[in-house]
Amino acid sequence: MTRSPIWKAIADALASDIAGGQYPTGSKLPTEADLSARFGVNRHTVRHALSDLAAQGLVVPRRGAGVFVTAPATEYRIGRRVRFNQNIAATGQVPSRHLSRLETCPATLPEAEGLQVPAGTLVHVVEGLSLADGQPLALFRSVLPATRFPSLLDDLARTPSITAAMASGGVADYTRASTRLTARRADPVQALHLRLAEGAAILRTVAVNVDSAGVPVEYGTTWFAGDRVTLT
Amino acid sequence: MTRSPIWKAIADALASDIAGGQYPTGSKLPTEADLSARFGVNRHTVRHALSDLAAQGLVVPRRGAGVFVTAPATEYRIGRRVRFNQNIAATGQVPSRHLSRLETCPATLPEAEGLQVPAGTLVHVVEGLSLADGQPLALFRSVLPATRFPSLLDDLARTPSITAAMASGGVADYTRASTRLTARRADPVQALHLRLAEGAAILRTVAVNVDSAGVPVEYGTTWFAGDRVTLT
DNA sequence: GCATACTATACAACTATACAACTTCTATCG
DNA sequence: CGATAGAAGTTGTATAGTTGTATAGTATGC
Repeated sequence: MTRSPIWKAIADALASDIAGGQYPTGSKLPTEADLSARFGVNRHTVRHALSDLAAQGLVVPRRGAGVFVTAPATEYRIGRRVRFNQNIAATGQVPSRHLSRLETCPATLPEAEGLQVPAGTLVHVVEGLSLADGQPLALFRSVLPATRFPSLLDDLARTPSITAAMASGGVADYTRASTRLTARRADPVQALHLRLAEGAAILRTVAVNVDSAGVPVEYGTTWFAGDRVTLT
Repeated sequence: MTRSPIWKAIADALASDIAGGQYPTGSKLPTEADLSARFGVNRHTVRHALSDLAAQGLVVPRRGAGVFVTAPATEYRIGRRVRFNQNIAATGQVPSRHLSRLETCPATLPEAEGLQVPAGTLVHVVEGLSLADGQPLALFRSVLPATRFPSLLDDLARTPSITAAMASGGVADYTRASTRLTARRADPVQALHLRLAEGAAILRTVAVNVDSAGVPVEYGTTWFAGDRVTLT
């Protein structure tokens, strides 16, 4: 009679280790091979325990890298405000950003249409990850005309705030001219960045921001992790 | 097994970037290190994706230099009256030429046969590279009888057009008398010049051009980058 | 017999790190 | 001014480690 299967006992032991601070948030657990040696069981039994912890949201495995302790999942409310940092800070969370792509290249057709420039015009492409309390919240992709913001990439290399970089480019204020909102399924790369399961639901917003004269200055797309945010 | 491996998703993303014109033909992709940061994966995973693109013929890597986008297939007509510049210009691309060898030396046996002159007759040997929109398209080697075109090398030193040089030598018009077409694999030197992967497919044409009286005036060999042209 | 829990083995996919080979740029020297 | 040497940057290759998945086998209890 297996009232308490071995894998469940192992999962409980690891969970209490995590709760006790033995494995802090963000740290890597011992490898499956190490754990199977420590508990004297087969690797698959350890994997069963780990997948249970992953289902609880306590850990996140990354193939080839290891199993990592996650921050406790909380929901973030995103409101009407246009500025991401203000939005998060207003809820008492610590916002941060990580830029993964800074390039200047010809605009694609939809980008050119959104910015109302000829196709193939040089634009800055900025991609990155927005986090709240270190937890990935959203992927973003921002496209801006290169001629209007000559030093944008340099500015962004110093501080990853698009608003600040646009301000130093002479656009002190901008407003959202249009927004489209659709639900999608995460592709493998997005899932990797947002630490979601492949195919998980994500919310995509496509927005065009204009300066005070009504001229488009930014074509932005944002993908939110669907189960971590509530848009209001 | 994951339905869509990460490397495949990355390859697709880059391929669509190339197709969308974000990375134009001949341009250099971001470095593998940059791409691995952008996609949040290890460099080897990016390399896997890039090697997939290279197998498709979309990009060509050059050690120490970068990964370059290759030209889309350009159509090349082969007929009795073939002029390289006209052919390329007809497709809307800008033709250019680069000569790498201008010499006068005794004819080899096949050359002498092709030109119907005694073996060892002095001939001009012209070798070089043909480009379309700056992208290497073909290597060529042209052999012409020296006695018939005394000033050919001087003319070519000024303008790299064989047709023009032959015209100033008194041959206003010429037509193709025979063509042989074979498929080869690029050797390292050819691959370097044509910016192909070593061993890539190469189309070799061997042609004999004759003047209006039917006398052979040029024995030409051309090696086309197999995946950049479609011969019709 | 049959389902459950665990074991055993193998391979695929991705990560991490290091170094070799090659290109490109730059500064220095003559 | 030109040539050379060196540094920095980029792709190529090798090795080892880690998680993901598939298949098959062995007890055990019902």
